[in-house]
Amino acid sequence: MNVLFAKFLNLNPEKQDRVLNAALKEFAQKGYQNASTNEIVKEAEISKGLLFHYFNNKKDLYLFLHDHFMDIFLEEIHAKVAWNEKDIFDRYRNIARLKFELYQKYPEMFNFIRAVYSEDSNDVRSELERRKKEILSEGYKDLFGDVDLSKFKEGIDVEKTKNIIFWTMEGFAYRYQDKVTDIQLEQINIEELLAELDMYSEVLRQGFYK
Amino acid sequence: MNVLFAKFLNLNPEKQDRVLNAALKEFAQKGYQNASTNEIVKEAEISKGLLFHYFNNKKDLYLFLHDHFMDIFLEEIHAKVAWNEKDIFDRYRNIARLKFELYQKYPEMFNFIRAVYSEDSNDVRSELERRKKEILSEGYKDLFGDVDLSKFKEGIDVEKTKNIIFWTMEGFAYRYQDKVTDIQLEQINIEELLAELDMYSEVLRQGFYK
DNA sequence: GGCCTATTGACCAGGGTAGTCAATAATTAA
DNA sequence: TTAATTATTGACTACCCTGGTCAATAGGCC
Repeated sequence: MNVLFAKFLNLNPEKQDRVLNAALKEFAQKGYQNASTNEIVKEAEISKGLLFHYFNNKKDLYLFLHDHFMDIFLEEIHAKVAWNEKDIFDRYRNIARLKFELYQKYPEMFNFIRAVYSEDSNDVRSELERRKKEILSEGYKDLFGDVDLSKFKEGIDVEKTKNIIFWTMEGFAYRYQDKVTDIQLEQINIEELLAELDMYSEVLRQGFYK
Repeated sequence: MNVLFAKFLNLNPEKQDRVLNAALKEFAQKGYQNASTNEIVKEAEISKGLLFHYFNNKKDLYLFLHDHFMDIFLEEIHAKVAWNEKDIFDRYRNIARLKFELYQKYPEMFNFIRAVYSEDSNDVRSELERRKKEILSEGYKDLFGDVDLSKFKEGIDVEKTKNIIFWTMEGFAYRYQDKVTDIQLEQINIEELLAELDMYSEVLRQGFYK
């Protein structure tokens, strides 16, 4: 158990998530410098003192969030992506399901991660630099490195086709982000979304597969 | 001539652009509330008083930026998009060139426009609401409404295919944003980018056209 | 009861805020 | 040339919000 943040990690999960989501949202929207701890405690419905009791200071809170959610993301990827499946669309389907599930629990998580990657505050940049390297090289690197290329049409530009598929998946996920949290019928909703994603995969398959 | 902002609009263009780019950047990055007029004047290298001499107050400056760049964007679209050209890829090519050119002159313009659409400050939201409606319904509406659908393969899901093309164009533009301003050989650079975009169009044509 | 931890929120010094205004510089008019 | 007008400066203000502290309280456990 991470002894540094043990006090926080021992909280009941509901309260933990309230704090995490509040902090995620504030940092994602405003970046490190402009994020306000006052806003975080208001949104999380805890007192000012308690936040600093858990996390010591703003910087430690920010870096904890970074590490915590990188861990969660990588763990999910390793656990739920079927690595024996070499079809690029099935691979993406796994990732999409995983992202939608995480998005339901932590709606600002991916916005936070994106914000981290363009964070330019001197207070945290060097510290982030150190941590990012390990993570990138470790887990996310070749999500698609071992994909079955023999399924593509002969003569096609495979790299560009992979980019087109990537942008389609990103575009789809981005456009339907809100739908995931809006409706409460969570599980059903995800399946519907994946069914629509499958239709996009089908269009792409017909265009680019043999 | 817009009499309200005549003092600003009569400035020499170089100084005007310095101010515009500084304001665009600050508002795009931080949103209306957290944007700092102090930062804007520092970046624009003008005095504090002068900014308020031109624009009266922060709110007026923000709304001026909105109107000004919406105007620029719509004018460019009407002037430089070849409306007689019904091929969707040629249509996108026109738009891409136009966006790259604008991006060179006002690097934060599209980030600003995107930020406007998710602005939630009460100080400006209602005012924005009024203005956005006109603009959307007027100009950008059917950029692709009259595109030649007969070129697509029989039996293909045209709506989804159009989305795939859209996401590819967006994804490409986003990935190569930085390249446009980095290098100084502007004109050549744009042509190179468009040539690469053409290669993506070619992949998509081969996949989705008859 | 006593002990320990969880939790509160008033409080602080410091810094940033939008906006002002008297003073100066530059330009134009006569 | 001078006078009038306009462009430009930046020190200044009153106010608000900041990250962080700490003495006080509440609650749970022995």
